[in-house]
Amino acid sequence: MIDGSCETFVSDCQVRAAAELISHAWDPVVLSALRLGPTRRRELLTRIAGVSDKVLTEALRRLRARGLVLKGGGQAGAVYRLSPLGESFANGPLAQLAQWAADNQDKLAASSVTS
Amino acid sequence: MIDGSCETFVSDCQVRAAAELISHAWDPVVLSALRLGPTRRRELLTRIAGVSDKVLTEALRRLRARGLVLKGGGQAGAVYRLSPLGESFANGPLAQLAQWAADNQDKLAASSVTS
DNA sequence: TCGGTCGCCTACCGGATGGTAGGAGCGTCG
DNA sequence: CGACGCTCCTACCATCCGGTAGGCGACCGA
Repeated sequence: MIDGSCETFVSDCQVRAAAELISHAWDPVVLSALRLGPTRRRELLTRIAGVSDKVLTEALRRLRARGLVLKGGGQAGAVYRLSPLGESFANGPLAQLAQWAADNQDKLAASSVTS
Repeated sequence: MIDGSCETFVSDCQVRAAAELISHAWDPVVLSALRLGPTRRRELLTRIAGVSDKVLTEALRRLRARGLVLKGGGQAGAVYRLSPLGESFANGPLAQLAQWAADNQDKLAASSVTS
């Protein structure tokens, strides 16, 4: 990913921008967890199985930097919630992506790579 | 990402499965490039700006292993094209993701992270 | 006041990912 | 036949991501 050159073909730039939104594997999981409503950080740690303290912190930082997640409360009772932008992403493309994965998960593992 | 435990909340598993589909940043770009029709490997290298030989090979291998991309031709004139599964992914969730990124790209970079 | 919990940060390490360079095998064209 | 192009593989290396461990300050209930 050298630069943002988009002269190659239509929508290349959009695809790359979209890819960057979710290239960090934990970000969509965190976003999905936040769809249930404003959540305290501690609650996220238990709700998202297998996530570590550091990874959650970094995911939240990234999502906040992109304006997808808002933070309320100070040091003690920090509460995270989706911004309007984050909601439109989580309920739109992300939900459809998850839906597609759910509908086609049986066809994915099959792979045979004949040739 | 320790294992596939899905007991935490609804659609967690789907979100993670979807995340794995696109966690490799180049895969969606390659898929998007293949939406234009069957393409020779050499053509992909020039069409996708900034991709290296090795990365394209690995992306194509992953996509083939998941059944999203099919390969025609042998050593010399290899031609890659989307499988029906790959088409349904590229024209569905992936296209919507790119569309969302295009619609909201002006709101994304703004970030301020006040608190 | 004193633990205990919580948010957040740092340092380190192993594995994965991506870039570069070089080469082997195969086909095509002069 | 010989040169060239294309596919694909193998190193090697830089960088990044995620996991673990430990620590600091803030808050809260006893």
